[in-house]
Amino acid sequence: MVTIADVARHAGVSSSTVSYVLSGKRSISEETRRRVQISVRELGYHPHAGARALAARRSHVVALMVPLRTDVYVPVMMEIAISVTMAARQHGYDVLLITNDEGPAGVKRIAASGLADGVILMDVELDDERIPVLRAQGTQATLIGLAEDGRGLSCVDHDFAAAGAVCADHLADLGHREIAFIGYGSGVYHRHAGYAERTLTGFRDRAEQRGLRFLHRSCEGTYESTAGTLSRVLADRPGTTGFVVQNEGAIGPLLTLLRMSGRTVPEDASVIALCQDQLAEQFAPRLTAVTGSAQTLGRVAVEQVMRRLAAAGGGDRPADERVLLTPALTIRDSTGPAPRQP
Amino acid sequence: MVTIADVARHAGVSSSTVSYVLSGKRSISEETRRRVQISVRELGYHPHAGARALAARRSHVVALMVPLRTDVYVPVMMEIAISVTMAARQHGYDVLLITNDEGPAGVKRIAASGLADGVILMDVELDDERIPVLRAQGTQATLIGLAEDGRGLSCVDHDFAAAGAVCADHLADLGHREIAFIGYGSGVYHRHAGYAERTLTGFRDRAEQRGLRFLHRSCEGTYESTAGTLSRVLADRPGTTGFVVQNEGAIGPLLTLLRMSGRTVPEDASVIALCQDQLAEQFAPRLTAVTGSAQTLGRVAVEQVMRRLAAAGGGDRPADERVLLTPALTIRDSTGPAPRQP
DNA sequence: GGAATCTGTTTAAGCGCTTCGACACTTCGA
DNA sequence: TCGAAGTGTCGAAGCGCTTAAACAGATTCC
Repeated sequence: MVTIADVARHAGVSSSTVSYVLSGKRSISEETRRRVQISVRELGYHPHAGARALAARRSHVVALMVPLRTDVYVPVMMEIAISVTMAARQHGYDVLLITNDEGPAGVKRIAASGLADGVILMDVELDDERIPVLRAQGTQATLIGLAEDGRGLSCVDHDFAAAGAVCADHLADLGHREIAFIGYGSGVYHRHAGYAERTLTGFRDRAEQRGLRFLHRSCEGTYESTAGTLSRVLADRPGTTGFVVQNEGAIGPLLTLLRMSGRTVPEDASVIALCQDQLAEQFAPRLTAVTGSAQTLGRVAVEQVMRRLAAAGGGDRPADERVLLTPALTIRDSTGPAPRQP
Repeated sequence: MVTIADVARHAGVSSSTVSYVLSGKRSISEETRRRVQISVRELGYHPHAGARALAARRSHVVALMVPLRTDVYVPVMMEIAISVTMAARQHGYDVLLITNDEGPAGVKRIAASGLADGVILMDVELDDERIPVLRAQGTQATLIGLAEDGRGLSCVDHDFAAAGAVCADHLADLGHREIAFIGYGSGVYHRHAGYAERTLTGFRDRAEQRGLRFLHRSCEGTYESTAGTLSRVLADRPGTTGFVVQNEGAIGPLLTLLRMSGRTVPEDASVIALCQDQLAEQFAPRLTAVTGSAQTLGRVAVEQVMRRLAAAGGGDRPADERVLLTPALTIRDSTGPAPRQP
């Protein structure tokens, strides 16, 4: 193993000088800096992470706590995890993966052991048990999602309410008057998952404002479930011409079922999805969709933690940021003007 | 912060005694052990990870290098990542997430800095640049996938060849004689992704053995691409009655297109998918599928690294394991006897 | 009965790094 | 010309832990 002492010897300086060259915390002459940098490169030196964490009381690691659930669209979680990792690297940080099943004890373990300097929490519940632990430990944290009491934390999320509202607006603008909102399975609503409730609320408020009649139906995302949901919708409200789909699993079945029921998209029925663009592009017709960027979400979360860490390191009280990312509407081929009344 | 010295003082012993109680590396009287354990609990002590790594030359972290690509089915990656994390925890290890874009330099960084004791590599290419780095650093590693030269490493993967063969067998058993294999996009084959090639080879060999006529077509997984692929297949081989689908994105479109072409599944055409059970259950009809367990894959990878680490720690040369997990065929409603010749 | 052995505990030496304070030297202002 | 201020480097302490070696006391054996 190559140590800082090896580099110092090779460059003919003391090890503290090497440390200062690497950290930039003291001015170093151009010539010394260069010599040290050459030695670092030639010897392939990487500082020992543990030693650094011990001496500097900073591990340069952030923990990312991911949910085990699979009722949320999993690729999005992965995309967030990857963008968090890449963004963290840009700040010289690495990412430790923790699963949600460790719960508050896991958060405590990571914070108390100094394994991570900061924590990013996904799948946050409104009244999450991990938050008090974080506060007690004085660990810098960012939530992806919103919590009831966000004091001492930053958070970032998609503006799901705005996403719901955009769906209502788009369909209203096209002249649709009766809309069905195909949501997630009922379990998701029962545990008060923020994203599901906020989307629905945003949609509902705007729909009422725009004078739309609408129906919300939960749906598990299988073919059978979607078939059941659709037939109930059409029985209850035969005049329905607009569909908002939040459950990704229901999209394919819904398109198939509409076709089978003799409805052409978008001539007879318009479908707008709340999903990633990549997915929206896969269907025929390509779907009009409202999308938030998972990448941005991850990046912003990292930046928030980094700002908190910088403030705390500089002796300041970190600011509690609260960011909602505005989703984008991409109009494709699955929405069109409402059909004339038959 | 609570240190080992605090615990020692609280329990009225020396700090080395605390250390030995925690590690179990020396015999300790029952009474002392209990006192120490109580103190640990009361003070909420967690050893400082950096200090431990520094002194013991073990970080108790494994790095997991994940691909950025999204042409592979992403939920599977996430499932592997989660099962790796949970399995590692059972061994007292944490998981550091590294993205593939860091390449060989990333592996070197992690190994040289002592951030991780072992590495698990996903999305391994046959002749992967990271492998020599791993060997040079003497880092214990496991591949998820197979490499050309696996000396000094363990590896684990699904037995894709067997999966391909099972598909051929199942369709042959049902009396199908003309089969189409709908693969991944051509990019996947061009970069010689092991899973794609091995599945195809396994299928091809068994198909020839069983006297099947077959066609392999690559497919991007969008509706358009699937439509193009299917129409070419039906033009070239109108007698095709069996379909093997590897690209998850193509499944939905394929089912829709078959229905639109007047073919009923499974009466007129049988479809067998290479995908997760969860996905297979979502379609109508529910799909016969050949599935490997992503969870097992992650767990085995962790166990392999742990065995290597234990051997290396005990001064032995770790054994290079090479495990292929046998996939399972689940027969559902999308395959049936070949139709009588028209 | 005293040496040899075993058991349970402590002492102390690091592990590789950061960082404070000291130091040597240069530059500047009065 | 001298003291003050600034610049670049070094020495050494110490971060919290592990572990080899030493040690004290109880047991065993010849």
